[in-house]
Amino acid sequence: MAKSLLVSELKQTKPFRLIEEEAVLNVQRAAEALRRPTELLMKEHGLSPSTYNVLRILRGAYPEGLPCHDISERMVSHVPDITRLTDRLVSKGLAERERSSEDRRVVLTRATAEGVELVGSLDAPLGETLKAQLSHMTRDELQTMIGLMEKARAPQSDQESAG
Amino acid sequence: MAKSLLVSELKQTKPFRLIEEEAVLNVQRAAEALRRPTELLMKEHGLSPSTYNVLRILRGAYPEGLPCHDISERMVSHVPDITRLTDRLVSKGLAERERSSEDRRVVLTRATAEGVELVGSLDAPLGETLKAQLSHMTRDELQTMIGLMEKARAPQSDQESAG
DNA sequence: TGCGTTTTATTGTTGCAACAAATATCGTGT
DNA sequence: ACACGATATTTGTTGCAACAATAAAACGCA
Repeated sequence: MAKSLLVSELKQTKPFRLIEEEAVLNVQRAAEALRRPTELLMKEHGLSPSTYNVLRILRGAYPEGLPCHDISERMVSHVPDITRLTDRLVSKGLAERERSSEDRRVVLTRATAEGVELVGSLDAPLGETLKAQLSHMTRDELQTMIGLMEKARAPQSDQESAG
Repeated sequence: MAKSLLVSELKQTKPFRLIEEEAVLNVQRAAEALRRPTELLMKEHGLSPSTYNVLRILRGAYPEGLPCHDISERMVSHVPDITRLTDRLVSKGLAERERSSEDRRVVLTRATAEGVELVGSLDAPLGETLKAQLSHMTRDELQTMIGLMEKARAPQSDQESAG
């Protein structure tokens, strides 16, 4: 078996003692590498990965709005501070807020037409970026990758109760 | 084929249009899930993932020190600001700095005995955490996972030149 | 020796993320 | 109506990350 890529990249003199460690670090590195190009694309349009994610979620509900809690649930990366995230969208005119009349505790955040348009204009370039990024991998490989990633994170809830 | 886990988790009503997107998001989510337990462990000892990573790199060179640039190269996640990262270690007494006599531009950062001891004390619990976290996966699956992650990030350099 | 270029590290600034505490509203039972 | 606990959001604070600008030293070369 060839020497692991990570071991060379990190200039380690010895292989990993635990394959689990090598696996986790590889996922971290891949996540970072895969995130970068998308992040740059978003940045060109004044969005961070988180704000883009929120805006996209809001498009899904458009023209209705969503409470903070629902937005939080749908985020790819869990962030506990939806208020300030949507603040930034509101200040850019990409979203607007309104207190619900049924339950005055909840605040509905709704994309503006401008917000929907912006996120729409990113669909195509984002798709191109993603496809180009993984163009060297077969459909089977991607499918396997997805399956393994799902499995890797699936039992996290067990972890909690065992701690 | 069963409905994708991510689609349910994100409460999406439609499947992903691009398998590449589903793959990238799954890697992001897995990375986050896998990072969490380790992060908590480090935090209990006053370390962030980054400062732990630096300390571990310094242990690899112990009792010698390393220049910032070398530390940066060996980091799992690339951070451009080694100075303030090592600052925190120095202020905790886990590392110390000294200007090189050969090249007075470079600053060697070296772990202290205390630093080496701390990182050593984390080896066992970290290993246990990692093993428990992935205990439901076979060695073959982990090996496949490693291979796919390496492949997924390998051609990132092509991306750059094509941009 | 002196000049310009490159390398190495540090600092300034800004913005974001994490966590905890506080505020407002709702539903329920009395 | 009132008190209580639960829920939804906001705010305060602290620390970290990203990026650009600066400073210091080395190197090459006339």
